[in-house]
Amino acid sequence: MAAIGFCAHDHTACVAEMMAHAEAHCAAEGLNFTPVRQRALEILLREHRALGAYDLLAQLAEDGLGSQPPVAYRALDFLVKAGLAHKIEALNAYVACVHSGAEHTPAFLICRGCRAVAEADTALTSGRLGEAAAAAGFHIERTVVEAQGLCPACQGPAP
Amino acid sequence: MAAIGFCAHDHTACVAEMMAHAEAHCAAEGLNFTPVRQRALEILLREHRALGAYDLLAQLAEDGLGSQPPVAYRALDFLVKAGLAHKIEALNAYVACVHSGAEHTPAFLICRGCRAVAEADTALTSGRLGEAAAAAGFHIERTVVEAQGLCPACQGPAP
DNA sequence: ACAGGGATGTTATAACATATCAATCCCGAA
DNA sequence: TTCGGGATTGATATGTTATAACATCCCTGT
Ligand SMILES: [Zn+2]
Ligand SMILES: [Zn+2]
Ligand SMILES: [Zn+2]
Ligand SMILES: [Zn+2]
Repeated sequence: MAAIGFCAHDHTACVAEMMAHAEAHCAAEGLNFTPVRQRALEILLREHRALGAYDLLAQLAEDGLGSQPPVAYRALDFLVKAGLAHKIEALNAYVACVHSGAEHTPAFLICRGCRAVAEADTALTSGRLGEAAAAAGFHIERTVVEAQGLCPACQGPAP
Repeated sequence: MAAIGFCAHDHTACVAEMMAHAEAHCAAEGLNFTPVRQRALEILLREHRALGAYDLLAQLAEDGLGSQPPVAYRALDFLVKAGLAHKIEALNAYVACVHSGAEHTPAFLICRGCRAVAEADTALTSGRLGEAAAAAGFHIERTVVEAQGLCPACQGPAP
């Protein structure tokens, strides 16, 4: 399981690889991976952290790529629908996906200190909850699994 | 597992019982279960549905119990901290707890049709995710597990 | 009476998100 | 070429959710 975001890694390569995957994915799906959308994904990828829509917007604005909220929300909407990013409901914030467009139902470990986000998969978790849902006749379409706490880096310094 | 909220039940008794439990719980814990807080819980209990803070506020206002946002948020804050209600992060809304103050980590089944909410327990789910967290050195403090979909009642009528 | 704490009243504002319409661009059909 | 439709972006305004800050009230112990 990937604890990317908490582990040190060659992040420049990490970003480049993710961007390449994203580009390929969009090409394959016939999606229009425009400059604003590319930049938005780059910004999210740059940090393995949850970014608010307005944080993203501020960074886009620095590049002259829009300054009104809809710009950010439209880009995020595209990325989320394309499976290139996820919304962290508990923070009303967004994070780049580390599984490059593959179909999956993510689970997150979210640090309340630095907002770093690690993405795992919920197959089993969702199966568990799935039993309960089936018993109730409930049809699950989407699951949100978010664990909040402290990452290794934030456990030492700040008590 | 309780699929209360999706099953028919004697709801008047259900509310009365929950209110009694809440009162007892607050008394035992030395918590100040004031009229506004009682009314807020009653309003949440009346429906086994997620209510927005401003929906709650509107209903409180009808009873002359406050008309500014902080009134609702303070009541909700109290109820959540006391374990008498939960926040549904995926909806930015709130629901009464059906486990009357007992220590627990809830998981929810949320209908996108009628916003009905069923509350289950997540012990195993959390254990699963717990392994991943442990492997990453992540310390979990709180988990959000929310499955969205359609409840039995909303599956028939609306295709 | 007085101080301190908890609860509430009130005003203002921050933070997150969407509706709506105009302008632009691209591409294929006529 | 010219036209029209679809997708994207620009811009304005507004809606929704949440909190900061400070005043007031009430109770309680000294
Ligand atoms: Zn990286
Ligand atoms: Zn951290
Ligand atoms: Zn009931
Ligand atoms: Zn329903």
